[in-house]
Amino acid sequence: MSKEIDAVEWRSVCPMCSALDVIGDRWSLLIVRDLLIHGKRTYSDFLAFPEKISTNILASRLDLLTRLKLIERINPKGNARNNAFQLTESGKALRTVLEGLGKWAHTHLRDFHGGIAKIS
Amino acid sequence: MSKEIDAVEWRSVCPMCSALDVIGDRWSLLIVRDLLIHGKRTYSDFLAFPEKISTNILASRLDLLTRLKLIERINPKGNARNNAFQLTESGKALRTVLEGLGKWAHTHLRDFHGGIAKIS
DNA sequence: CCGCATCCGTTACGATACTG
DNA sequence: CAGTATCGTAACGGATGCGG
Repeated sequence: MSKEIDAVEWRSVCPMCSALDVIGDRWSLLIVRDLLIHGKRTYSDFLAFPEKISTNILASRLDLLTRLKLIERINPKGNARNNAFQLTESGKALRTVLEGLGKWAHTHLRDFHGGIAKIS
Repeated sequence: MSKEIDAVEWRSVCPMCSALDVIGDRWSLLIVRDLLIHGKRTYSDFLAFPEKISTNILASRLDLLTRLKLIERINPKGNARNNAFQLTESGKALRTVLEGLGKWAHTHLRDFHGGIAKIS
């Protein structure tokens, strides 16, 4: 049976809010982060996150990010096995935002976080 | 009975991930957005969001953001009534991130969003 | 094995009613 | 006005199954 996942529901016309409608969750940007660092990643690469994403969440995020064209399969027609994902131009455009977030956390979350690491 | 809200649970030592542990949800950054624009806002100002945040979510976010020192009450010892919030330095430091997010959405989410508006 | 989908218990969210 | 209590719903998270 074909999976039918609903479209994103936009809460308002504010672009910032629309960004949060899409990537305002705890996992989507971590997937983008990994792709920014490594260029391409497979399903099992993502599963090896130190943050331990579960399989159903990963699958749904990959699907959503694909439909929004932030990521894409490297070999769209190929077999799913060992097929990797990479960022589209839209996904790559998140680099400065992600870097800004990381720097912000590194500077301003220090006092609340015992073992915060260097910026990766 | 006194409200006891747990601390943030940090998934990893990655700063970017820690940022998402804190503001990786659909509402926190919208509160920051409003404070960046208006300087200070009351509880009812936030409730007037076009995105329609509900009262319990708003209260819990304001509490969390306060404990993380991203926002603070203007008159900490005063009565709650008509008491407004403003950003701390940590909160203000999110401006560039927020602006980046807005620009990104405006550019890359156009095709998926019927009525996306100008950058506010 | 790898890439998911499914089941299921738990947690977060969201709408609404209510209190000081 | 500024929250809190309640409760139904949706999302999450872990375990497991299953096709290729």
